[in-house]
Amino acid sequence: MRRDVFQAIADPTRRAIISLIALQAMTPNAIAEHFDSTRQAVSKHLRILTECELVKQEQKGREIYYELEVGKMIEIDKWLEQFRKIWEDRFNQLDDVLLTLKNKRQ
Amino acid sequence: MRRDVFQAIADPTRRAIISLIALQAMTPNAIAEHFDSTRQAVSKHLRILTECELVKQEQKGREIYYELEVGKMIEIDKWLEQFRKIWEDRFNQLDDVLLTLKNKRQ
DNA sequence: TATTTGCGAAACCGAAAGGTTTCATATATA
DNA sequence: TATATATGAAACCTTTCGGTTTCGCAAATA
Repeated sequence: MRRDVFQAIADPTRRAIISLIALQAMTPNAIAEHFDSTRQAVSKHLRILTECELVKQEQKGREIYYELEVGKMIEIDKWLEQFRKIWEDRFNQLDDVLLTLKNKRQ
Repeated sequence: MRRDVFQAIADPTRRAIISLIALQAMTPNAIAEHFDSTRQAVSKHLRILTECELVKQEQKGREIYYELEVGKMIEIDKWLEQFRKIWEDRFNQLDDVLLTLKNKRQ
């Protein structure tokens, strides 16, 4: 069973859960109220999010609060890094072109 | 059939393809040489990437060069924005704590 | 203590994913 | 023109996904 951050954020419900608990830790029941699907379905999503460490649990009596591990999101950011370079290079190249044009004009 | 950037980058092979053609546009055959699976499998991935506009085609005779639409990656970056705020706030809070400690010491 | 509440786990189901093999088609090339 | 090459599409198969219903268990509460 593959279980990484990219697969975790592929599902729109899971992305919504992530955004939701980013604001404050919540119990499965509280989270489920925001969606059409059952608590158990949400529970499954939470299991997946937990497995790839995007979320951590905090037990309080019989309630379990799920909290976002925001640091884990950096993994996605890291992967984007390689492309960020490209799209910045693209701007730099544009700058070069503009500069060349300017110099030629002189 | 859901087809968005997040679903597209969920598959590790697709991520590898993206990284590969980020360097230079390539034909399906050339891409497939980098993987164990068949050309047809790669072709399917390319179709998915094309559908969500992460990739564009450029026909040259009977060859088709696939090129990364690097700008589309910004969508992921945008989604990350909300969390970037949180993890920066966290650093700021840490700064506040350190500042308070420093002031108390004086 | 009996009952309610909050939760995860298991069994099940239809749909989608990712792969392969086979085929059709268009463009090079001998 | 006949053949080789580059490619996408279709049919098919197995595994995974996302959901539900049913169940069991522990903690709160009447």
